[in-house]
Amino acid sequence: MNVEEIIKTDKRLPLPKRTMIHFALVSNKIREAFGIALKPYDMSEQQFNVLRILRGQKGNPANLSTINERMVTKMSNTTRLVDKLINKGFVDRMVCPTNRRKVEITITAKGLEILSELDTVMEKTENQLLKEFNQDELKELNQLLHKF
Amino acid sequence: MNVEEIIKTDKRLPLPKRTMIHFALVSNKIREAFGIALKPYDMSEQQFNVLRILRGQKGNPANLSTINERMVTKMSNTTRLVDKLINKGFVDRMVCPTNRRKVEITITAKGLEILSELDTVMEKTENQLLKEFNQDELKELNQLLHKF
DNA sequence: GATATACATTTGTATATACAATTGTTGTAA
DNA sequence: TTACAACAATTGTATATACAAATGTATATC
Repeated sequence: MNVEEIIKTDKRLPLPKRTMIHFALVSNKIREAFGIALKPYDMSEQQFNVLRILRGQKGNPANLSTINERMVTKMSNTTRLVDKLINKGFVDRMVCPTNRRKVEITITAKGLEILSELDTVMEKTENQLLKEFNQDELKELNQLLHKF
Repeated sequence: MNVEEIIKTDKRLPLPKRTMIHFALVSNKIREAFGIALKPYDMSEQQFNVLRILRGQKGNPANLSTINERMVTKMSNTTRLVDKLINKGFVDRMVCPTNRRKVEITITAKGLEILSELDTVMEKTENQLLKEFNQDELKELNQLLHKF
């Protein structure tokens, strides 16, 4: 991925600006790759993220606030995101009987099933994106990301 | 920025997955910071990007394809993006006299003016985001990003 | 026990973006 | 010259997301 080539500029970019642009380009590339991987399943990255969170609950139901606080990319509207997963039968929602302010959201068997398929697909995409990196470079990258 | 803390997980994430999540989190942070910086000017990152591209033309008009191919984040609809800039008086659009399929888009004096303000704001944001990095680390980061 | 406050979720609305279809224009080959 | 393919821009439409307001419920305070 060469910055100057992609944005068709011949200028020398100052290093901080170059870093920001570089970052945005890589970020777009990653999002695009995951988007394409998920598309055949009619699933967005956000929806996938919610399913993973619910599986991580290991049977315990989650409420919307919990889901939201664990999401990688926080959405302002988790209700509608969950709605879509319910429509597809991947998730169940129950109003909590003791506290009706809360809802209990759980992943269904069908949800777990699709998720295990998606895991494979996503991991493949991940490996493809990271194929030029060795273990040490990944560590180094994580250390640098930590500085943000 | 600590990954596990932010997404409230206590699991040990495998390094490639951790890298992807880390990346997404940083990317969100950056977008948010630029978004906030631009908000008082009622300007999106995309609109800002278009203005910068037009200034880079140094007086020469650009058409939509050119703008699109130089944008950091490609949009499927540059027409409407430019429309908004026209409404604000930052940009002019003229149908090209020699080839009526094309339009010529130029930045106005008012556009250049706001852009120079924005430059300051954006650079400040950039520096804030990168304040923990020294020159060598930035180079290192760029080298790693190059591997994507 | 009535009232106020905080909280969790839902709903409404505006804007952004992706994708597909359409319009208008040019260049080219029969 | 006409018919057609290629192209640039625009328009239409569906979906995604951000932000604000509304709804319903529980808890605290008097």
